Amino acid sequence: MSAVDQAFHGLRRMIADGRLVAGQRIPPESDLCEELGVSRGSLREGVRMLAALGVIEPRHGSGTYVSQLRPEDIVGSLSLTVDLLPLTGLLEMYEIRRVLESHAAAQAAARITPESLSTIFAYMEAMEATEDPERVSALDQDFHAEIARVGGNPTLKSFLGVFRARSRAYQVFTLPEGPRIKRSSDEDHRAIATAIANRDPVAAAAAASAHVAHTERWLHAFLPRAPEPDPEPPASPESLSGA
Amino acid sequence: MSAVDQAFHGLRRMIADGRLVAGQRIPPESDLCEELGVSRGSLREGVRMLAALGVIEPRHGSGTYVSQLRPEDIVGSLSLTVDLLPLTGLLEMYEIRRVLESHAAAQAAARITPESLSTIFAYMEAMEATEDPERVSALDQDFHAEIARVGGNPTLKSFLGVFRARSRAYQVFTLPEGPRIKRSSDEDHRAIATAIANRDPVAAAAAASAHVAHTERWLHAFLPRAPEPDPEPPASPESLSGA
DNA sequence: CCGATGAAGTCATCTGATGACTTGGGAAGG
DNA sequence: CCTTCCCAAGTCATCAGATGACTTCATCGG
Repeated sequence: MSAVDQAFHGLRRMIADGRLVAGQRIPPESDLCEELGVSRGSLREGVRMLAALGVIEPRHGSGTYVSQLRPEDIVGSLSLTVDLLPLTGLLEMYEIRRVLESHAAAQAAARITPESLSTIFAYMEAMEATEDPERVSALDQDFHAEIARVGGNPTLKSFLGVFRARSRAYQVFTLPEGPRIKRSSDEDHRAIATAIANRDPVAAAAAASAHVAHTERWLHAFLPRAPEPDPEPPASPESLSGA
Repeated sequence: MSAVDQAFHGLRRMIADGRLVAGQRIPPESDLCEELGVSRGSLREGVRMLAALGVIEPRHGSGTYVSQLRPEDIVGSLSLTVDLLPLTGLLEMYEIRRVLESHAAAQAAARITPESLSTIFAYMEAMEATEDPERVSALDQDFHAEIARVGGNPTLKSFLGVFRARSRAYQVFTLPEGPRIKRSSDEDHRAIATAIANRDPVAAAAAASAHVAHTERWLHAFLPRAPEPDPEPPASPESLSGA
């Protein structure tokens, strides 16, 4: 076992065993070096690894603290890596996104409040009223984030946010078919919002699933040379019957 | 921006921009230090951060290489952190697990081959025939992994594997109600396997969803003091109709 | 042709020193 | 007594230098 691994797993063990709890300041570097039997350099590399994973947070001048270990934060650390996936890899994750976005929409339909509903409609109508790609992107983010929030699972909201952040980078609205895509996207959003307003989880799930499938198809335009393959039909078995 | 951040984001940028591609060896430490304007120590900390996230892989004596950037590997890096979540946080993720396990089972039902089917039944029957917690855990892992494999999405398989690895740590079969839980689990597995054998995605999804919900309930026994709250009905809207 | 050897390249680790930042207590003033 | 300011201790951040360990590959001898 390398020195860095010793430091990494040693610290990880301390947290797993409950010796260090969420929010607590961990012992200073010099103490940990002695206990774990590694030099400061190796210890710091191990600390950085845990920090990259969102488990601990060094604060200059103050100390290093165990994070709150909230699942939404842990999932959020994926945003640093999802951006690096090749597009083909990203599209492989879209099957997962489709299922989860669908679920979140269904949950939102079941739990929607009047306040959230008007917020959602406001975002949607603002989106319909503009063509500025930048603004559309921002509103799209707000629209879906609010739906995910209403869905009630912060971890799921965070997870879906990671996907959208990556997808936004592609700026599909600047494609030649941009305007057509924009109209189609607007229709999808209205279908989702309407289903939620009707408190119809099944319709909401179906609309969200279709929306993601559309996005997936548009992103194929950015693939090097792949004229819309269709290995994964947008309407999968359980989506057909269940969403 | 700190020196470590400079190193981390500098390297990340090189990969995002395509200057470093999957599988490629990155320049030696000394070159990168000069280019990024940081010392070796800081550079190495940045490298370790990317390594923890599964983006690059240092090899002693040979060099540091960009990983294959497969989404299943990236998702797999979550296994290092999911183990550290408090049980309450883990249970929050179970809503996600339930939806995805359900989806994987449905996909498996649609795509099952005779060979995989007999493998799945073999695992199931072996599980039914033993009471050894260790062996049951291993077979449970194999059973679900094979279903996820047949589902056809490696990323989803990896993601579900992360959850199961954590859940196994709890050894529910050693509880006082262990034998009862074991029988219930056996029944769940048979329901899933039968639905897949019948090529019935809807039934498979429903059975898988129920199975995860059961696991969720059993894990509540390990909570400090929470007598089975039920904020999230096992049969959520779209699960009822859609799965 | 093949295996052993050695040198070069690269990462791994340790040590020591200095700088930057945060924190908390104490002194000064109100 | 309370508030404000300041400083000293504690802690992380960074750099520089040196040595060790491991891999790789070309070279040499059989």
